[in-house]
Amino acid sequence: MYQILVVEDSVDIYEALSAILRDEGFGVTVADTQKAATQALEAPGAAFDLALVDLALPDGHGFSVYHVAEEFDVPVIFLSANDDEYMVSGGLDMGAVDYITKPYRPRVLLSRINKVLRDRGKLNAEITFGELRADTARGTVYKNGEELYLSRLEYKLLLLFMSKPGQLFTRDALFDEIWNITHEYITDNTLTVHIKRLREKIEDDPQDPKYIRTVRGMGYKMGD
Amino acid sequence: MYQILVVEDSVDIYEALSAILRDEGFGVTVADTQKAATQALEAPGAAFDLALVDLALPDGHGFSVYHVAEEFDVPVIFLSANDDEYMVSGGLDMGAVDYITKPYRPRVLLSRINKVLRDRGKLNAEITFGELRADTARGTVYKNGEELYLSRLEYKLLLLFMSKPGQLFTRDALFDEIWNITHEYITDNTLTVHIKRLREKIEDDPQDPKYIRTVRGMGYKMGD
DNA sequence: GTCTATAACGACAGAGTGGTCATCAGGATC
DNA sequence: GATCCTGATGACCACTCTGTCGTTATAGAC
Repeated sequence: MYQILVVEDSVDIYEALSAILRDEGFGVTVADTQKAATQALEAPGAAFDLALVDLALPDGHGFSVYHVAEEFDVPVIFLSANDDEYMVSGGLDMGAVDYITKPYRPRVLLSRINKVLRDRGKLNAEITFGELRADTARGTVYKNGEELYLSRLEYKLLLLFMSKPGQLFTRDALFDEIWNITHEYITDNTLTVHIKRLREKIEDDPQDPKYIRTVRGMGYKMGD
Repeated sequence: MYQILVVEDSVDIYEALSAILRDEGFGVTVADTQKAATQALEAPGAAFDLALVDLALPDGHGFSVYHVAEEFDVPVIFLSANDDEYMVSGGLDMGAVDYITKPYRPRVLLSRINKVLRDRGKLNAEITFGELRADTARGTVYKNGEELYLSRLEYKLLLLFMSKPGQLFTRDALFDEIWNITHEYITDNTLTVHIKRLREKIEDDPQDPKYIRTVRGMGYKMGD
């Protein structure tokens, strides 16, 4: 469940917002001052996926909350009654992921929130499939949280499969992608052997693979 | 230079847009119909970084241009006089990166464009530093376009340095990140040797490193 | 310039990696 | 069910990678 921090001082507004967000299945925390927002972000165990920040706060400018959120790698969407273009562009240039001016419609708000959450997944460069998780920013793959020790070639192979789950990769396609040469200078069986080795590291039962499936006469693919 | 495709039928508007964008240093191509837009996107050698698409086109709905742009991996910002919330949220849910309603102010438009271009770099998961380019989606590093053959450990080390250029990494920090254990079970010199080996692969002159700099008594960092 | 702590280097060994072969297993087709 | 073909397997070898040692070079302080 995604956790959203709402920083807004108007009771009417934050109650309306909370209702909308909770209805969508988000977890909501409300902070009505800049100070409360900072505390919420800094609280041990806090893990917000997004902060909605009103620019007009009783104890200061909402921009300053942004800097705290940034430290904790929490993306920020600014809310404001003020649609002055300098404010909007200032907020965006600062690094805010979006900027919504009041009055905002629930549907638009939710769309923008979902977009941020989608993108964030990509930004973090984490690809998951079943029990597997590839952290491409670190070049590490985990299975059930435990690091897998993959060789360079195995890592590339797996990343390719995970990046397009379900997509069929022909043998030739794999040769092109991994060895970036055409098939000729290398034995066909080499790929088969590497698939086998990769399976031994990632599959529960290499004889009955869940992840890398054989498509007889065609190639391989991730999942069904 | 970034290439932007403007899909807009009103002469007044696309001329104004072109002027604004060219002033900012963008390359601009204008298509005044959906058909022209498709042709532009499909043209051999075409490489647009962004498409600004008006929803109201003489030969059809702008949403359909989106699907063509998607094939070529070109992000889309929709433009529309219509700020009906269903249109906005429909466009965003579809996958458009943003949605701007007329009348738009140049400053806001440019901020949103810059944001898209910034994000796109991250989405592509390419980190560059000097002549080095890491394609984290493929797990490959290039120097001047030529692939470097890095070992698993060297890849991780380099990725770490490139992800935070200029940031100092102490020896302990590197041990934590790469070996994720604390320093004790491994010789201090091991890191030094790996740095040396990495330098031999990425530096023009390993004796006078441009990329991985030694900060005596402190650690290492990327660049100055 | 001398001294000292820190980093770099060359070399070594054991483990891991990558490519190949010969052989085996199991779908598919008849 | 016999046959054929594709993919899986185990074994092998050259080569690379990784951690360590002993030694040398060098920056910075005095």
